[in-house]
Amino acid sequence: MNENERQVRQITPKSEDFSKWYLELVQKAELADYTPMKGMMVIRPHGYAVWENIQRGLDARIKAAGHVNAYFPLFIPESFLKKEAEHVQGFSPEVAWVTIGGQEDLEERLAVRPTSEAIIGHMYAKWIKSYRDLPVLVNQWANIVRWEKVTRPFLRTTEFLWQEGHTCHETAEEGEAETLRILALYKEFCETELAVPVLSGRKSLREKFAGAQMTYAIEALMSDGKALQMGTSHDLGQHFSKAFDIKFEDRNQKLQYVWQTSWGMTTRTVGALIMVHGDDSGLRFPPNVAPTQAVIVPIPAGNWKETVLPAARAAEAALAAAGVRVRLDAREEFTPGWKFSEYEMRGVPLRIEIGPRDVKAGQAIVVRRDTRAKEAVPLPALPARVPGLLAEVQAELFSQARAFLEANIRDAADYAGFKETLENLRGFVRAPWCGDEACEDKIKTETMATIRVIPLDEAAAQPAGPCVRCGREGKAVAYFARAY
RNA sequence: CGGGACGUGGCGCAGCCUGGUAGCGCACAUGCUUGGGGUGCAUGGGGUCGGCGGUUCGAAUCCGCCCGUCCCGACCA
Repeated sequence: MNENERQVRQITPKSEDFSKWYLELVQKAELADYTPMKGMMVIRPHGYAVWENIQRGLDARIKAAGHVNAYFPLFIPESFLKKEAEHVQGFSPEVAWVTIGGQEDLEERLAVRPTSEAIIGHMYAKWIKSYRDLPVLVNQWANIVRWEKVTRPFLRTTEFLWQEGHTCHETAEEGEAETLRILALYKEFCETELAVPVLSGRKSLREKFAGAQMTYAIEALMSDGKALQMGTSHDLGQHFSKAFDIKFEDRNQKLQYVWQTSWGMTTRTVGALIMVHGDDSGLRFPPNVAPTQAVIVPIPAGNWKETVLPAARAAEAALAAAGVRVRLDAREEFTPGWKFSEYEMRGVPLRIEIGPRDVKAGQAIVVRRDTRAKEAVPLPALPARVPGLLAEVQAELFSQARAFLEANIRDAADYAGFKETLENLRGFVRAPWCGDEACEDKIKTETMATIRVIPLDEAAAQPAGPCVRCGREGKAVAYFARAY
């Protein structure tokens, strides 16, 4: 195969150039495309279908946990954004502003929301009067704009889609419990639906959300060894309620500020799916969020339109009735071999081949995308067998990703080993930390690694020795990694 | 935002150094053929060379500015 053929027919191998592989895959699998505006991408139908499936699974969980959806404005008056000092300081470098409406200059410029705490805080102050109004458990699905300097499809774009939850509670304890409940929800969602295992814990103060009292996060490991934040949950304490004057009369008839949380997951998770599960042949979508779960490829030979095609149509109908997202590709302009490669690249979990030989034998050949294992399944048994196979693929992808994560969590014996591991092996390095931000900064400068999470579990967070950087007393165990 | 590279039909590239108005492979269209791992053959359509300006009789080619993309950093979901 010459260079030209290679470039047309397949993507750059993952092991050869991970970054190039990722970017090519995003385009060739038609997940997203660039636009004339810097850093702004189109999420194409195939990519958006994944996001819709993510939304469906996440939205169901958020609602099951008692939340309701609402929608707040795209614009936020500058004065609102400025009310919480740390918040505005953290976000101002990346806010886009509207200064003109129609022909007229605005008296006050409007921020295109980089996050919605400010506008939502303002409205909550209006709505909340009594402890009887609490808790407020609201979520919104929205688009966000952050004027990033460096962008990459799905992982960092100027505009992105997310859900942001904003809750208010009577007590600090309730607020903290909500923050942790969402953190656990995110972890369960990622692992169950995305088949992406995550580490969860709290962030260091350096890494926390601008305006939060404490930030918690889940972190996944991409197959190039870099970490990616999959979701965050913030305990806002009373920072915003004091800034926006969100007060309620408590059970003792005293005025108090509410305790708040906010939390979000974004379209970045689509990027994680690509980077965690993809291989040299392309995407490998977990069945639970795959736009198409099974594709039927008829083998056109002889009088296939009278034999194979009806069998394929019947299989399609039976699988659809069984709740499988199935597609029959009976196009004649592409050969079976071409379709095999195409659907592998696009990440379809199962391929179902039906040819003249199969029709005679009353069966179909089912091929798994994850293992490429082939299995002959009697045609009438497809609706029963395919869901089971999809579940197996889902489980296998998670199992592979978890094995990779576990194999790439290492303990550092000393600082030399710490640097060595981050430089050559990547992954997470678990090490005792003194808790000093100066130490954290030095580590970042020297190794490009940041603290991704500090485990919440008491035992897991117990440092085994002195700080890996300064040798002073270890106050916590932290997971360090280079991150996206 | 710093350091580096790149921008030529949809994709991947050649041409640029040594100016003379574009070429290859794939994709696309039509026909036949083939079909269980990107079938084979034939015919055909499509670009004015990222944008703007300059030098020149003449610019894809030389010069300047701008825009965009990628890589390595700083910042961030």
